Amino acid sequence: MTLSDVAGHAGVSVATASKALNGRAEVAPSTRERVLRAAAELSFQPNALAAGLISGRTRTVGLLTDELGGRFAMSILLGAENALGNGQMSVLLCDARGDAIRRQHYIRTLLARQVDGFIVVGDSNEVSPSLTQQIPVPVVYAYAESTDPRDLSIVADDEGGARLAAEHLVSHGRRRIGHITGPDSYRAARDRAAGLRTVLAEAGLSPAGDPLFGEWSQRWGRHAARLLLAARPDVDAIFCGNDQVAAGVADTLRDLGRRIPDDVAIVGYDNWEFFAEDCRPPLTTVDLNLEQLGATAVQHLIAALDGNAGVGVIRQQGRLVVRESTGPALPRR
Amino acid sequence: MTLSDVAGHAGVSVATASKALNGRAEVAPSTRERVLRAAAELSFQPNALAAGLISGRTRTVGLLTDELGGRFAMSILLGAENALGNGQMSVLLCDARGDAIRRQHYIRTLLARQVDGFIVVGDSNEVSPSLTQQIPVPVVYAYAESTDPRDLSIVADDEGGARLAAEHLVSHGRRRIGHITGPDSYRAARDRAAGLRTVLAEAGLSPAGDPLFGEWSQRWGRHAARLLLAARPDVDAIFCGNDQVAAGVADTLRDLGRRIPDDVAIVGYDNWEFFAEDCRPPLTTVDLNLEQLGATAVQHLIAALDGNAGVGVIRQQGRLVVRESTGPALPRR
DNA sequence: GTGTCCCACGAAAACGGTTTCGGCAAGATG
DNA sequence: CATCTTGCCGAAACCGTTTTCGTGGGACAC
Repeated sequence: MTLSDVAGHAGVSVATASKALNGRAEVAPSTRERVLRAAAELSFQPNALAAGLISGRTRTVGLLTDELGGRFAMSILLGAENALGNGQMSVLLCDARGDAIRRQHYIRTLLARQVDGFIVVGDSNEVSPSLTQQIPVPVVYAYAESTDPRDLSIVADDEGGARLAAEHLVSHGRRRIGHITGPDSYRAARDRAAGLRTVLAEAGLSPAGDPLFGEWSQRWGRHAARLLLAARPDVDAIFCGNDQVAAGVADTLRDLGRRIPDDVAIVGYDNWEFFAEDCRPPLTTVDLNLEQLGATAVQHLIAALDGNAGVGVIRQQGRLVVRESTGPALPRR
Repeated sequence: MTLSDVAGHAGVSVATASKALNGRAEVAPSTRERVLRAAAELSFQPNALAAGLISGRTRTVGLLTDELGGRFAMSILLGAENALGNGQMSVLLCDARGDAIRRQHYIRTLLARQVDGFIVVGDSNEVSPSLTQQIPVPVVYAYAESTDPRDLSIVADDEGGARLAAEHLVSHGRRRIGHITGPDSYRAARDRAAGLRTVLAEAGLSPAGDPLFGEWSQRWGRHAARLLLAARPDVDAIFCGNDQVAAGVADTLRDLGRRIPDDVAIVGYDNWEFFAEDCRPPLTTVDLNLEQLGATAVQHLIAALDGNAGVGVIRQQGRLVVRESTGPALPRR
């Protein structure tokens, strides 16, 4: 099932067969047709390896992740895989599991396989060490920001997403807005808090208490909601750092007899549909657009392969998904 | 950075360099050392493509999935990727998204890339059409059962997992056990119901009502729990078809003032930790061992590559994870 | 009829490795 | 000293494809 078989079957040389199959101009239409027919009859599979070996492009990229099992890598991978497939490229997947030795090993492996480029997927939108010096092919960082500003990083715009959420609450007449979120060791938590703060300042509102930093769990949401309600019983909206926290907050509000959204509106973050849609009531939340982020990373990688490498940090915008937990706008009082 | 560079630098022929780097016997230790040193100095990366091209093994397998975004594919992928990495192999990832045309396209692509074998990952442990005729290399089906009994399929043992759960409840003194689960169009739902039925029959118990088939959601769990409690107020345990349903059931029980596990014990299924651990109380549940399933698939694929192809259906056992929702054994009455 | 041009095609080189095979030298054996 | 064995090494073939370049012939103009 090699090219010479096809050539023999079609009565031409391998050179001609190669040109015919690759759509090059210097071959007569009748001959081309004969070759194509022969290839079809023999169900010939061109050997992409040899092709890549010669032309230098394997049409393969390595995707290096730290925590594939996490919540976010999956969606990015999905978007990237799709975008690559559309560009007739394939993805070699490697999960370093946060282990530097594994990462080194995988970088070597992927380079040995002659990948055309790398996508390094982070797990928390944080700053992460640049690997570019060790890698002689283009690299794009996704959901992570490389320490080296000469690298290209695509990150989620947490601050912008938080502004979407906050503006939604403010425009719906909420005035006393609390914030319950994850650990302040996470940049995502800090950025989201900052986005909220900015919007409140612009609207001339003061936040209902300091942001409550804790952990990214339903349990913390339940606990923190009690704290917040005790300190600020008049709170009329809670912006939560993610959907799990929001689900916990909703639990507590229900337990304490507050109606959602009538008394208190809730906004989550991440649009993790299992939580957001199944929450009581379904959560208004911010979608990170991670699939799009993966696709964007691929686009820029392909551009880099063509010699148009980008530089700096690109922020992928989020998208507000409105469900019932914020309800209609309150009447002006 | 090619082999001839290394050879030149070491003052030997490419042939000798090749043998030295590949650890073949017919090269003097001193020469080998010289070559290795040269390779290190030039930081030579052997070109795995050319190697594969010649020896016929690319040490790459294609992983074809239908629904990568789903709950289950991820874990299987994780286990498979890890097992392949340990065997110095890499995985090319393709997500057909349930589209037959995409699937065909990806099969062609993967074959063109000369993968050594395929792992076809299903999304629901169901029977799924055999692709083996179109694929001239070994294929293993994971979390799906091929229609062709001559293929090798690795599936989750849903009936066995349900037995684990049911035996746990029975041995803890529960006697009136209800079942709320997903659509009966899912084999997983039917198998799990069957496992429960078997155990109850063996223990001489009759089920608390017919299994309630619905959907795999928290919402359905909440609704069905009301139905079940209305029909069988004396129920003392509910085995749920998955953890989302269980979380919904727990919601309703709490709303109706039943204590978990004192009045009613709950067992879930899937060990989806976000739900199971964050539930009130944390859920006893059955872990599908999907990572192990992925690893098992890889093992069998590697065996098939060595000419020891297996046949038939292998059931991957589940594992009971005991948390608080089933509590200690009830005192005998 | 002759000269020119262009087009289709094929021979051959290249790519980066592995593998086969032959040769050479050193040591063992008679 | 002659012969045989053994161990190392390199020349060359090979893999399947692309690409370059040369060639032959047909078409067209004059």
